[in-house]
Amino acid sequence: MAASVIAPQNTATDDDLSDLIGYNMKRVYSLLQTDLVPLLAGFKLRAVSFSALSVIVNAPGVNQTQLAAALNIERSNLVQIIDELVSLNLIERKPVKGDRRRHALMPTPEGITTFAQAKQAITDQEQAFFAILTAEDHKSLHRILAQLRNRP
Amino acid sequence: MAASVIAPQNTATDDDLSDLIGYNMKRVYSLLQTDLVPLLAGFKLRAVSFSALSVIVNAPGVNQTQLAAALNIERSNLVQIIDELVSLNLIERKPVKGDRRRHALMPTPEGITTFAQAKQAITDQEQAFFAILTAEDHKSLHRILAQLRNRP
DNA sequence: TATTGTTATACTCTATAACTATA
DNA sequence: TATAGTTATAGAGTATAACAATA
Repeated sequence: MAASVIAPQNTATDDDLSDLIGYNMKRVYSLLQTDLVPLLAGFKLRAVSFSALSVIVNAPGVNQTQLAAALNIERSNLVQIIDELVSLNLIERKPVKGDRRRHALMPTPEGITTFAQAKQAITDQEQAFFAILTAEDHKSLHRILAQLRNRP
Repeated sequence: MAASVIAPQNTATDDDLSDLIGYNMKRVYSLLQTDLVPLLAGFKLRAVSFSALSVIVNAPGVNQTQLAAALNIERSNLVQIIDELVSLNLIERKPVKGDRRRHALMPTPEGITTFAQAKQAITDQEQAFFAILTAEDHKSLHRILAQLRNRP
């Protein structure tokens, strides 16, 4: 059959993909990222460095292997993230008693306050983002995602 | 103050980050991707090429600018995706009547059946993934994500 | 031998600018 | 002048392998 000439299509949507939860989640996550990236940039942080700072503030003395496991990222990729946080004076690498291979990652006072401020800012931004939901749907979304993320 | 030696921390979690819906969503989406990528690889597809195929099957004759807008991706990045689908014989670039700049993207018969099979496989996989939820929570998650993704 | 942190590297995804051909 | 498709390229993000120091 020879190549035919086609009349132009004037509508195109991704409606069929909306049947898939994963696709909807991708699009929503992308919207969230669009807000989050400039917010964290105001603290000179990226999403991944904010996450690392969170773990370090909540578990002072954690080492890089533990941190990589908690965040589900590669140890090798963590090196640069830790370097960033150190150069921002938000954390320090300290020697560990009894094992000279490890670094104990300790938040600085500035790291503790910066983390608190950034987390509050993200929380406020999420409140605004999810304000189109009913209070019940907002809570349900949080609960359901937490349940899925902690699946056995 | 001199650098002190720190006792090792034996626990480290991301519990504090679980307060944030965005972080939970990232982790859940990552789990979904882990399942999706090998599934689509069985069809020689990536997530983005599957998405493009979906729009083309549902709007035959769509051009690349329309498709990029529907998927929220750059036209420039779409070129390779279209090339992939063409080389898999799932779609064709056809001339458009009245505008020689545009390509009408048409699914082949193989493209139509491959899309149907891939979509069914993803749907089945999502059913399994979300089976730990109650039927009501499963529906709520879908509805809430669709609502957020279509926000004004 | 195994573990910790590190380096180097490659691969994917995405964003931007500039080009061509057509309108 | 503007639009559609394309090319080239650069920047993230991420994954893998291999290494030195230490256990």
